[in-house]
Parts: sequence; C-alpha cells; structure tokens
Amino acid sequence: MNDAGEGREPHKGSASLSPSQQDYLKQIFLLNDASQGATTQLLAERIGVRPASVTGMLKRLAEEGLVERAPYRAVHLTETGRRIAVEIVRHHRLLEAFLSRTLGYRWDEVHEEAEALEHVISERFEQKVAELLADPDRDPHGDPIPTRELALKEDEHLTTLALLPKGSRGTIRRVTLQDQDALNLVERLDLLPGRAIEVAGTHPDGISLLVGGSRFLVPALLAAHLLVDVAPHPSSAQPKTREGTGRPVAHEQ
Amino acid sequence: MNDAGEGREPHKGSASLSPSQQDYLKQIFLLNDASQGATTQLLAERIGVRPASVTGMLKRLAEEGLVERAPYRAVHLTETGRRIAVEIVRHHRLLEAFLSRTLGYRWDEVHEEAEALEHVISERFEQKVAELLADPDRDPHGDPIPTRELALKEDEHLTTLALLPKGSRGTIRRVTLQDQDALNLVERLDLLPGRAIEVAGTHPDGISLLVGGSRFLVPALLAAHLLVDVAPHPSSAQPKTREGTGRPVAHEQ
DNA sequence: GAGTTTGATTAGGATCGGCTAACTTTTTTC
DNA sequence: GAAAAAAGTTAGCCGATCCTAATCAAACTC
Repeated sequence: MNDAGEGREPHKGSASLSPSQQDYLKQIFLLNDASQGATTQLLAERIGVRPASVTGMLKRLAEEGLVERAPYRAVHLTETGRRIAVEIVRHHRLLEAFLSRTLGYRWDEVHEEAEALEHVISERFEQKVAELLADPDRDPHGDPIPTRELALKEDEHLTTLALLPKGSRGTIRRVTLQDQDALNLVERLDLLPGRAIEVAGTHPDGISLLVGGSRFLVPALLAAHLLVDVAPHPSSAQPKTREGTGRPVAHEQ
Repeated sequence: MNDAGEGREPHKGSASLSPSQQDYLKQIFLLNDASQGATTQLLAERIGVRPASVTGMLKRLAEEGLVERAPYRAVHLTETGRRIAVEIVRHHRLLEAFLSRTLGYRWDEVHEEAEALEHVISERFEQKVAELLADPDRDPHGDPIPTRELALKEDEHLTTLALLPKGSRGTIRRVTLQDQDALNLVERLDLLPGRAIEVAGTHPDGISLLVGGSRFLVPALLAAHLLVDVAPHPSSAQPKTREGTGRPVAHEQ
C-alpha cells in the first residue's frame, strides 16, 4: 500500500524535459532574442559544455521536434520549443522578482538561485508567486517577465548605453549581465534600473557619464549591457526616434 | 576560456551529491528514525526504484563514507551521511511550512512540491525562509523541523492513535502520511494537527472516535499514521502515562 | 533441520549527457 | 581563389542511474 510518489503531472509541456534540455531551449531562445544567432559555440559557452556536446543535444532536440537545425548552421526553435523556452524564462524572471522582493535577496544574488529553481517549480508554484507579487512585469534586472500566456513584450525603445551620443539623457532600464563581479560593479556605480543618467562624452574605451552630480567613466564592456530609455520623462517631447541599428548585445535570462 | 558558471559553493556538505543520492540518504534516515530498519526493499518502495538499483546505489554511498553496510543487512548512516540527511529533511519541512504559510498552498499540496525543491535550494534560501517564518518548528503535517544546527526534537510523548485505549483523550499532533487520497480523507474528517479527540471505542478494523460532537470510525490504516498527544490540556491532571510500547509506524518526511 | 518462501545481490544492458581527439566544413585572410 | 583559421561534427568513451533476469542468502515452516 505504499506509493512513494511517482511523477505524473504533465504541467504544460515543459515537463518530461530534463533540466539540461530546458537549459538548451532557454539559451537558444535568449540568443535568438538578442539577435545573436544560436551557434554551437555560443551555446556551449552559455551552457557551460563543450561544442561537441551541444551538437549531440541539438540532434536529440531536433528529433523531438523542439528545434530546427541544419548542420553547420545556427539553430532555431520550433513553435513548441519556443513555448517551452518562454515558459522557463518566465519561471526564471518571476523567481528573480520573488527572491528579491519576498525573500530579500540582494540584487546580485537572485540569478544563480533562480537558475536552479526554474527547472523544478510546478505550474502551481508559478501561479502562486505571480499572484503574491501581483503579476510583476519586470525582474530586478529590468528584464521583462513573459505573461502567463507567454507573451513577451519587447523593449524596442531601449538602446544600449554604449551607442548613445554625447548629451543624451535617459533612464537605465535593464542590466543584461549575470557575471557576479560585473553586477557588483554596476551596483557600486549605482547604475541600477530606474537610474537617470546623462552622457557627458564618448571614448573608445567607454562612456563618460553624468549621474547624480558626479561624473565617471563606464567601461565599454559594461556600457554594452546597460539598456537605456532615452525618453524617460513624459515632459521631454521627443517622439521616440527609433534608432534600431546596432544589435543590443544582451545575453541574459 | 569557457566557464559559463560551474558549480562551486560547497554549501554545508550536501552539495556535490546528486538529487538521487540525497533522496536515498533522506529515506534511510526517515526509516531508521521510524525504527523501521532501512532494508533494500523498503528503500526501493519509498524511492520508487527496483531493489537492484538500491543495492547499487548503497554501494556507491558506502564508498563515499555516507552509509555503513553489510550485504543482506539493513543500512545505517554514518555521521556525515546523517548530517546531510537531516539537512534535506530540514529543507523539506521548511519548504512545506513556507509553501503553506507564504504561498497559500493547500495542506495536501505541499509535500509533492517540497519534494522537488528540497534538493535544489541553497543555504541562503533555507536561511531566508527560516527568517521569514521566524524559525518554525513544525511543518503543516506536524512534523518537527530540524534546527539550523540540525538538531531534531523527537516526539517521545506522542502515541499512534491506533494504540490508544477506549476513553483516551488527546490532541492530534502529526499526520505521517503522504498519499494524496489519504490526506484528503484526513482533511475531510477534520483530523488535522491541533484537533482534540476522544477514543469512543476500539475495533479490529479501526478506532471509533468522538470529535467535535460527532462520532465516526477511523480506519486502522489511517489511525496508525495519526500521532496523538495524550496530555493536551494542562487542566487534565493526567501524569503522562508513557505507553511507549508499539513502534510508531511513521514513514514520512 | 530440510524445504520453501522472501529478500538481496550480481550480471549484463540501456539511456542520458557529458568528454576528447580527429575530421570536415565554413569563413577569413591575403 | 588558395591557404589558414575558426567553427562544427563524428566517433568512441565514460560515469551515473536505472532496468530485467538469474543467482544467492536468510528466514520461516513444519
């Protein structure tokens, strides 16, 4: 008469996939989303495995109809694959918001924990958290949280700080970094989402910034990962210039 | 030059162990704790694998110094193994309390989710949750939560309802079941922890109970898993009779 | 205490997801 | 556009964890 609890709930569809498989789908999605092209090598770096392992896994995912793939080319998600990937991104960002707001995690601590939890929480957990936080639409890094229906709003009006010309004003909206040291630096410089900034000058090695009275240099590497809203105050009558040239470098969850 | 986030935090010692290994240790602990003796077969049932797999895993755990074992005998945990097991039990019960209190899970929903999360949360998560709940000492089923220092209070004064003689009065303190249907039944009968009861009579197939005015039969199978405190009201001058004969059947987290 | 039943172990495989080394294809360079 | 460099793939292997079938040990039965 003992049962010991089998697994049985099919959730939405992300069940039955191993955490590893989920990770691959997520990273393919994030790379494509950042218009980077999900190449074998980039995936290997993001996931932390060797390129050969990526090839192997992509074959398996292709067989299951989750990705489309031609040898030596970048992969793409099928509709099914995309749904699962977005689901996981939702888990991740919702968890980040939760860890930060409810459990009092520091800004730079949330990513790692969410990374572990995202593959494991149930549909119910997701819903309860969303409820508790009143359906948040941003995680602590400013990344948009996909809705329950898996719609993901894109931040078309955001620009990489690295590309802003001298004199621009704006508000930091997203910080697309996950490296602990880099996050610490961002925090020390007080460049968290919501911060109003002004570009005092551009240099080959970075951007000179005017923020809260003081002026300092943001290294180019960092600047590429700070996404700025250039029409922050409704007062400024700028009609959303739409400068979608350079690819935003974002690689993040 | 590829790093992409290895695992590195040694937590306390439960890190580096696979979820599967953690599960084996936990179940060995729980069985021994319930004075059941961790036999190959019982473990196989609890964990949901075949006996042959248990033998294999126990060998590996023995090599790592986590269990002590002689062929054809029940296993025991080493001190190291025990520490890890208790750590996981703490995770589990803390998570159950958290899911119930903070996220509003129903009483019978917490077990399954905690089962999945317990292997994945960090030391930090554990601490934050303990903090948020002000170091709870019971989970929703009444099971004691090991302290941060991994001390586990035993409920020596609790008796199985199944063994109570006619006329006994007491309070339900623990429900050591995990089967969903059984839990539902317990809830329908309103026999949750805290409930005051009185034994109206004993039968071979169960116990006749007087609770809240009404009288009904609790099947023996259920009764064995309801742990009762027989000296509930300080008013009743009963000097705690200490009938510690029969083994409490508990198998639970 | 011999035989039977029950429980545990061994042997041999399968699958998953990773790895290295060698090879192939694509891209870049001049 | 040929050679070199970079990226991707294949082949073969490993360890973890599970399985089934067959064998072995322990525990009851009478």
